Amino acid sequence: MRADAARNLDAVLRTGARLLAEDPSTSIATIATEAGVDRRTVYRRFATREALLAAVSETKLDSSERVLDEARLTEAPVPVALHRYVEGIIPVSREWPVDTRRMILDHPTASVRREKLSRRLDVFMRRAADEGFLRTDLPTGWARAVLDDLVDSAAHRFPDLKPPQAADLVVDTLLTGTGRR
Amino acid sequence: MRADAARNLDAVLRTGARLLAEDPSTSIATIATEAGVDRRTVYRRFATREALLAAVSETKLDSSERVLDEARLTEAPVPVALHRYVEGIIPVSREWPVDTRRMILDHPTASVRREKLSRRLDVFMRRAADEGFLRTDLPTGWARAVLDDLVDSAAHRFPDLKPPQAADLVVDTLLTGTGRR
DNA sequence: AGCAACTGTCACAGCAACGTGACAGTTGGG
DNA sequence: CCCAACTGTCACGTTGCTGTGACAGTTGCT
Repeated sequence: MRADAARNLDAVLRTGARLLAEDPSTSIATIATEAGVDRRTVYRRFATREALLAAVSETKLDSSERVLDEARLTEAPVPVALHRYVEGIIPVSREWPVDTRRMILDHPTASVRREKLSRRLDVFMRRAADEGFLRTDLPTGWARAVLDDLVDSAAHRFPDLKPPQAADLVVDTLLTGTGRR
Repeated sequence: MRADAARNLDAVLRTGARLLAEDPSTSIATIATEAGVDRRTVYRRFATREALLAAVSETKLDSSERVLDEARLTEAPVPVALHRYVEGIIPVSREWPVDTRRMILDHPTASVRREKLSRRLDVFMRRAADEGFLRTDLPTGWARAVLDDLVDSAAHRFPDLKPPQAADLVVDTLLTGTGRR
């Protein structure tokens, strides 16, 4: 692929992610224009609208997978892995603000990838519980749900927080809450 | 308004809220069919698609307002008001799962109502902080964001939790987190 | 410099949803 | 029971988005 083509492709994917996050029904034409590219160029790369959505999702999944790998969720000590995961996933969530769940409802391979990532986090949270870092009197999956929420809030409702500070905040809140003791 | 008309209107609003939450671009025809009503009937009540979205939002705002009133956020003791708010807002969030923020982006009056509700909660959270129930070393608005997230998760990711139990869980998590101490 | 890759543009057909008009038929409530 | 309110249906024009064909022009790369 030629350099300019790669640049355009990247612009389309990023712009698409941004606009589709704001409005999931954004037209291809709008995305193309905003990306500084003709509508036709998008269609040359992506046969259909679905293909574009899938490509955006897959790109986000690529980044997410890398973060999970580098966090070493199964080997590193729980607090270290947790902190590293959050610090890594927050920029990903900001660069690719789309909800991959809705985006690829009927796209088998991408959905499977998404599921696998989710499972890895579930396993990690179970390990955290087993090793005594989490309360055991809460519903299964609750801590995981809270983690997802905190990451999302830190990423998008507090866009000025740098990833390391955001990670501190998320981990601290997850473990000890926001109440004064 | 005749009784059957009221029933139909209610069905359209509720069905609309449900389908639009799943897919914000659901067509009027789909909503009508699913509500057991002809497409034309919807158009008789709502001049435009926007009007329907606005009506759904306003209905949700009505319920939310009632919950805020009954929680007595400015008078009742903080823990009582907080618990009562969460217990009341969870059924509302389940019955009207739409995101009013996205739904009424350019609808002045509804947006203003939404803002006012949000402010009331902000004020309450500030009181909670002033009275020593919340940590003061966290970014402004963080506890509020966490509260919103927890309510949302309890309402939709744990649909089997009864409102009182959900409220216990949310308040407990908000104040003391999910970590073992 | 020159080839291959890439892009912009005019044009077109198809489709799905929106919103409206008119009218006959049904249903609720006094 | 009967009027008024309400609904379903056939039909229609409009709009905006999707996806494609062909072709001339530009740009990266060797």
